[in-house]
Amino acid sequence: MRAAVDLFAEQGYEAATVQEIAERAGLTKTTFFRHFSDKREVLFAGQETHRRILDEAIAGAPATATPLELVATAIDALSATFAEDRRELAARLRTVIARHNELQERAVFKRTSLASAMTEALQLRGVPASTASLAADLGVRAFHQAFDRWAESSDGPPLTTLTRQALDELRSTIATLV
Amino acid sequence: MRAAVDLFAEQGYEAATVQEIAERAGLTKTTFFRHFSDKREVLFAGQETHRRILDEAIAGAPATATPLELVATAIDALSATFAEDRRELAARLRTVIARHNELQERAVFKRTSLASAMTEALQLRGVPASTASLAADLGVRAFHQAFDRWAESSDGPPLTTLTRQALDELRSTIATLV
DNA sequence: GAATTGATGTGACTCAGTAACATCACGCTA
DNA sequence: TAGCGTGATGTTACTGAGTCACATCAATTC
Repeated sequence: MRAAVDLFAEQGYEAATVQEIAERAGLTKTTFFRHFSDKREVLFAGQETHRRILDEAIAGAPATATPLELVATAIDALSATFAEDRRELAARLRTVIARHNELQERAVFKRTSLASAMTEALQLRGVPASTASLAADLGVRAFHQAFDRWAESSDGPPLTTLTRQALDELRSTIATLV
Repeated sequence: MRAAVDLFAEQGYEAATVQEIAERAGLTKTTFFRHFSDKREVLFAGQETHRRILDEAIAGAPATATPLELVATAIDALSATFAEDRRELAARLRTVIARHNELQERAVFKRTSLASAMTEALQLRGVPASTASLAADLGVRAFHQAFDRWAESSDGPPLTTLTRQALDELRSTIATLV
């Protein structure tokens, strides 16, 4: 993955071939595709882990929690897995993705998948489908916003702080909307 | 596009080659790619038109409109462009997309693009960025939900009715969330 | 020390997507 | 009417993503 981010940053996404990426990592094209289902996926691996974290956090939350509290717990748990030493890589990743439509497409899709996962988990906790889906979307949106801010500056507050902030902001924005 | 939908429905998305699609339409592969930037795009063309409709509706709404009213106007205008005779094709399209991840990915991306377009248009009307983005998302979500219902049954209410319903439902769901 | 297993390499293949050049149908003008 | 330009299409050849069958190799196990 580091090889890919570097090459994409140097030459652009299209110009870098899978073979080059694999070679820089000391492997071959075939092995690359054994680990990543396609060229873009190398930047987005680990999705199943995120899904599981969200799932478990929601399943394990206190019975009295409201939907938004469940969501807050979930993205809190997810944020906690991003240690400070991943910040720089995250920033480079963000830059590369921002430059290429195909990568943004995958990024958006991954976000949607996370939202679906949360929606399901919320429904298992008895939250009605429409509420669950909206709450999940808000959560993913908050996380994404916070993640961006986190990656942007190398010495700002930790991700968990930003995530909670973002969710609070969203909550108050919503209030002005209705 | 009809050739593509048919072939995808018959053989699945991966199994149908671009050459086959083009041939069924009485053309060649090269010509296909002159009209659609890639294989998936054949199912999603017309996006720029939708974008323009949303833009114009928002720009042309009365000065007193609230953000959600602006959004309602926009998706109303968009819905009005879907005549009843497109219902059946829409339904087949939906089925094909539902069966293939790659197509869902593109679909999600297109939805996000529409949301961005609306967000920009709302900001031009003075709506603050965070509010605009949330409102736009709600609009796209309402439209998508309505579109699904519309395509599902061949003799239900027209799309515009469903769109307005969906947006109303969303609004009340939000209220329960805060 | 042979057998098993999992990860990797090799080579050949299909198909998406690009590019250069040729052709054809058309409307316009001399 | 002949000739010209233009836009859409066809032809051919190419690159690179992604798949597949088969070979290799190292570590583990019995």
